[in-house]
Amino acid sequence: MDFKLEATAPGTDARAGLISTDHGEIPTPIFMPVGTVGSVKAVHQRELRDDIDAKIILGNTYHLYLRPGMEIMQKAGGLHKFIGWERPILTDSGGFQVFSLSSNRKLKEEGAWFRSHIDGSKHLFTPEKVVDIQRQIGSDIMMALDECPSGTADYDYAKKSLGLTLRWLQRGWDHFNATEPLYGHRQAFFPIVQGCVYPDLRRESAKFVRDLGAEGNAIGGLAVGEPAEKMYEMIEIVNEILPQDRPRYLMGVGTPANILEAIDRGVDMMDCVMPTRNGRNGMLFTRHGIMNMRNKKWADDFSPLDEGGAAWVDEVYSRAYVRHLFISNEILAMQIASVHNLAFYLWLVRQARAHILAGDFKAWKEEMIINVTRRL
RNA sequence: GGGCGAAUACCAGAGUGGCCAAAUGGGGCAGACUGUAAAUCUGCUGGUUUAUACCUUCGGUGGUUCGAAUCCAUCUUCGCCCA
Repeated sequence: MDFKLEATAPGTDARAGLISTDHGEIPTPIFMPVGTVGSVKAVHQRELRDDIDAKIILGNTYHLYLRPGMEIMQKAGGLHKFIGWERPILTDSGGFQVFSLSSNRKLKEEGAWFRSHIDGSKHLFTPEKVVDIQRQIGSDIMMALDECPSGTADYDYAKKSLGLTLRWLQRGWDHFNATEPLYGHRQAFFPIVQGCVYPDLRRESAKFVRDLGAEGNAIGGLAVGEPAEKMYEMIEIVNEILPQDRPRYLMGVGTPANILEAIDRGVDMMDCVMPTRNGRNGMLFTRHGIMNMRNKKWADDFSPLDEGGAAWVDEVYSRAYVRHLFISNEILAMQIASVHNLAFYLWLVRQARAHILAGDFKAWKEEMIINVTRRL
């Protein structure tokens, strides 16, 4: 993987760059749709490629390891071939599941013990094993195993947790360097900055991550219950330390406004389930604001879903029809909403990139944030 | 013409003397969702309201009772059966 920094917007830390992988190039800043189990829910690969123009998507180590399992994954020749996706893939390590499945796991120095949410069976995820699994998956970018504490964790817990994460990062990094890709294409390994909302822990963590010297670096443990302002503050602190010449990936973020603020602070890559999950639940993000498609106000609004929007579904389907589909619990509602939201998110980062290159990102961002946070 | 059964909130449907403004499901209205155990979850859904409060309500009317959606009489409507 290579990264070329192309421009920084005046008055901000916003950057435009280009990541190159063996599965293609990724202009940054970029938003990455989440496809946890090898599927961006409700979206065909063709829509993802041609309509949404996703440059890279996510998969998840924990989920793919449990099902279909690594035997099938290797027989398939890796995740790209298995799911029919030729562009880059990034896999999360299962670190987030340490957080989201906290009632089903136990943390030890050696790693994280999970009880499968599918059948209750026990599994141990170590920093090394998670690298091995991601070798078997064949993702272009693999993530280190970390502990992602809640945004409300107290200082003592955060400090202790960070200690464990740093030891895990070192082990994961060492194991990554001691192993080889299985399918003939290059793989990168991103360590993850933690430290909750505590500046000194974030700095310590960022320095440790910087000194590993990986091809890219991630910021984790944000948007997990802390106020958005705290998140922005932590991003600023961390990005002062993380190297300029490597991409920075803010994990799991976020709303359109979060994304613009993160880009403004020097973040290059982001992912979030929000466009797909909230889309399936009836929420549409647009350039003009947020629409809850179940609301009655759309019942007789026969205007296009989002006139002039980034997706073909925006012109073809009316608001009244999409509301009807949601109220009727039709699968098509979720498909339309997912395509729309993802197309909007990708449009948003393309616009951000264009304005960074044009030099007027700051003004554009301020105006766009007002627009995208409005409730329609 | 005779017999039997049924009528409950927007719909369906429990309840068969007090703990009933009335279960449950659907529908309706709104909210939540941030490295996906999520096509999920939460709240509200007779009125006035701060309310564990009061008022109105279970086909109509009239009774019995301290007290009725629940018991009795009668009427209306619907369904089924027999002629």
